[in-house]
Amino acid sequence: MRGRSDADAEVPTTRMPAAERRALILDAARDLFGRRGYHGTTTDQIATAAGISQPYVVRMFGTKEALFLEVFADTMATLLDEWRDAFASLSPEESAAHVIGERFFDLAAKRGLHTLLLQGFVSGAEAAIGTAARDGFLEMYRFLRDEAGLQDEQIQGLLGSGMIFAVMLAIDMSSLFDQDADAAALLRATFGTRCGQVLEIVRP
Amino acid sequence: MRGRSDADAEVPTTRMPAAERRALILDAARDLFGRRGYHGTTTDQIATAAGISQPYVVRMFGTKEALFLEVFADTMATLLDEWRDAFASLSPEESAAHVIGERFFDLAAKRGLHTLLLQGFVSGAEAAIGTAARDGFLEMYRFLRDEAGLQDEQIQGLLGSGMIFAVMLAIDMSSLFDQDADAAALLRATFGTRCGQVLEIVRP
DNA sequence: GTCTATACTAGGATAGAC
DNA sequence: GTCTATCCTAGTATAGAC
Repeated sequence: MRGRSDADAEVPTTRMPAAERRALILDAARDLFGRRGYHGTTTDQIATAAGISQPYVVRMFGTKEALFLEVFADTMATLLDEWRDAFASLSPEESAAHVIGERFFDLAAKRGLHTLLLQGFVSGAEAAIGTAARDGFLEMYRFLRDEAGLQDEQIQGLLGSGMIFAVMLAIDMSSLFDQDADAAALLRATFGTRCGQVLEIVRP
Repeated sequence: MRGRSDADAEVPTTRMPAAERRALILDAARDLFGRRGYHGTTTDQIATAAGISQPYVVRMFGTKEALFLEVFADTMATLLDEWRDAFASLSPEESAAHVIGERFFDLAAKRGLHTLLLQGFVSGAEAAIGTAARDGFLEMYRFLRDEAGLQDEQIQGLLGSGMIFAVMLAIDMSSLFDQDADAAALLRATFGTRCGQVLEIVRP
């Protein structure tokens, strides 16, 4: 036993380096913004999730909007990194479109990624977010077209199933999986062979 | 000339039958909710757009949520009606999937339809909206599968391009059409042969 | 690095008049 | 059928202490 009582062990408010705290906030923010959207999420919810006080969140990022923009940029960067990685480690007998699509689904493990991007897209009415959303979408498009060398049809297919995937997560269709046969069929069609895995990740 | 001064002509606050006013509010709400989302839209903005006072909006629908739910149900019903109509008037040499897809794009004329539905989908964290969103999505799926007799692949294709379409509207990608060649290419790929038409509708 | 206290505004909803 | 006045809560942001 050291000098402090063991109650200290789980005291939530621990001091930590700014960078680490920042990452914690960004994580919480991605999850919450992803679920409730930009306007539907409060800085206080994020603060609580990150284990700090509301003013400190604002202090670190300036404004809620700035925080959202950082989360969005961050998340888009993660997606593109993953895609680049998937494409780079492509074996000759695999199709680029397929591998990129699979990697997109795998990212369900990164909670909130898909829905956060979607929330960014539908918050385009906020001027700054709109700009980021258009830029981000164009980045995805350019990657698929120029770096991965896909045809427009493949791109549409990829983006399309990605969007459906994100919407399924956003509306929590998985919650109906074993109560509604149509929902199950739809989920199987959307998630494909990955259905089992995705359900496990999504329904804790 | 009748008894009243001609200034009356454009007085915004005219008495009108409840049903008519209701329709006016629903229209304004669809447009605004579609652009700014459920949380991002105020009952006051809707009231102003509909030419009445904020309390009266609440009076008519009870709560903002009830209003949103009504708009969502309404909009989903419109879509399904249009799809049924398109499918019913299908000529033998046309593909059902194609005609249904085209009808979906044509609905751009009904301002806010696509984005409103999308906003409903991403607001699934609100319990009541989530339920409506899942139900609505399943209705679409059942129509396409059971009534229109489409295969899962066709359904995914249709829903996918529909989602991309909606996202393009939500992020206002059209605003970059003649400033950014990539944006233009992306829009052409998304809107297909309808590109010109859609742009005219979307950019006033 | 992080908190408490607090200022201030926005926004949904209610009461009651006309 | 529609308004004005108003209540009340929630939520972002700031000031300043520790």
